[in-house]
Amino acid sequence: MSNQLSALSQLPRRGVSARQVETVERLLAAGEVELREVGHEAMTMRTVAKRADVSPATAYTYFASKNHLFAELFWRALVDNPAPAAEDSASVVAGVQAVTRHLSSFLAARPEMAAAVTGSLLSHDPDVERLRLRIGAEFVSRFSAALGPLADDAVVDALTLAFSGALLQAGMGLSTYDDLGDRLDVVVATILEGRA
Amino acid sequence: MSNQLSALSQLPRRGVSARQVETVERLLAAGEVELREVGHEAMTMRTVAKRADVSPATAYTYFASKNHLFAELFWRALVDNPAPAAEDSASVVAGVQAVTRHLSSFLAARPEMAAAVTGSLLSHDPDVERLRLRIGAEFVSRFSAALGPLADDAVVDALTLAFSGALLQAGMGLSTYDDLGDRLDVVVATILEGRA
DNA sequence: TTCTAACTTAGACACGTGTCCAACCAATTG
DNA sequence: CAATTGGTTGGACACGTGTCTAAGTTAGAA
Repeated sequence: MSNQLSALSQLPRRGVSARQVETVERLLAAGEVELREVGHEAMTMRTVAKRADVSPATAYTYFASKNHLFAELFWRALVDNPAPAAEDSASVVAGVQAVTRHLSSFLAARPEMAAAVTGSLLSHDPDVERLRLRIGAEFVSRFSAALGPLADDAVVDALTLAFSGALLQAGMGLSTYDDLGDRLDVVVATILEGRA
Repeated sequence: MSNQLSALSQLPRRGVSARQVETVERLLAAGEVELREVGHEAMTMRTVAKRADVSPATAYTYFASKNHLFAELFWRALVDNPAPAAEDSASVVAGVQAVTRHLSSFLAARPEMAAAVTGSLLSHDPDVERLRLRIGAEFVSRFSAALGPLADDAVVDALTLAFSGALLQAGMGLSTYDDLGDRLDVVVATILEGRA
């Protein structure tokens, strides 16, 4: 597990040929479709490779594991969907809620991917590790930005934990991804109460 | 996956012979040891069965999956470690913190089991499902009890999500299980601020 | 056009999960 | 003591993961 190049994701990368980029792109696209169509339970690396018209061996050249592929897919989707601008919100609370709402509907729009990544982030693969850190940092940064000068460590931490918890609970099926928005609105208000 | 008796865990159960109980107990004990000694990555159902002096086939008679075994193990450990009595705390905040501290050290005392269960709770096995609901309810009930009359839905929800998030983050390795106690103290205080 | 370095591939492998079933004990029960 | 019932077992099976290697391909350089 994990030793190939696989430093994708900061893709303009020395030593990666156009052909390789093409291959990786095809794999990612295939993974996304597969995830949507058959779900992460049924999807296999072999299926993805086939859909991308690539051999399984090649797929494993670029992705150290299924979890790595999931994480990469999620990371890309996440950066493709940046948070709404903080200035557009009437209050700090509303701004943070805009972030959680945005993330919630982001997840709700791709429940299979969300479920897949939640599990995969628990993997101890070094390739997953890197992405996990980036993803975590991205959440923190969105909350910090929305909080602006109010971005107290404790508050950011509380929000991050609550959001992680929401992700976990939805992954477990205790909440639907669609319910996350409303639920987090209340939680955000509760956490920020008397502060904004 | 999943169709056997396996309604363990409410064990005084009609139709389960003493011999079966003995078998299950041995499997659970073996699972606990195995988890502690080799970790959930390396542990296999076969190893557990061997350690319990039972055939793999028998192990699968009582546990529908590895995840089911993990969940059952965690559930039992959890109920064996009830929350500290609410009356022993000076304030509501302190009471809730006592609960999170207690849970944190509970997890820290068995990090491998904690990591294992976090992953396994994401499984869609019906056998896991039941345990997941029970475990979730147990957390909620501990927080509600500590909050007493202050047990507002939003607050309980915020606490539960934050705790789930802590579990997830520790499972990911973003936090150590040992850090959870301190981290949650701050988060609890933040959530309850101006309320207690 | 031919050489060469980079990329891809088939296919086999070791290993874990979870399923199945016929054979096989072991304790009752008659 | 002999049936019968209920629990256990070996062993094979289908399937997925991830690894490896020797043999293709493909482009671009000479």
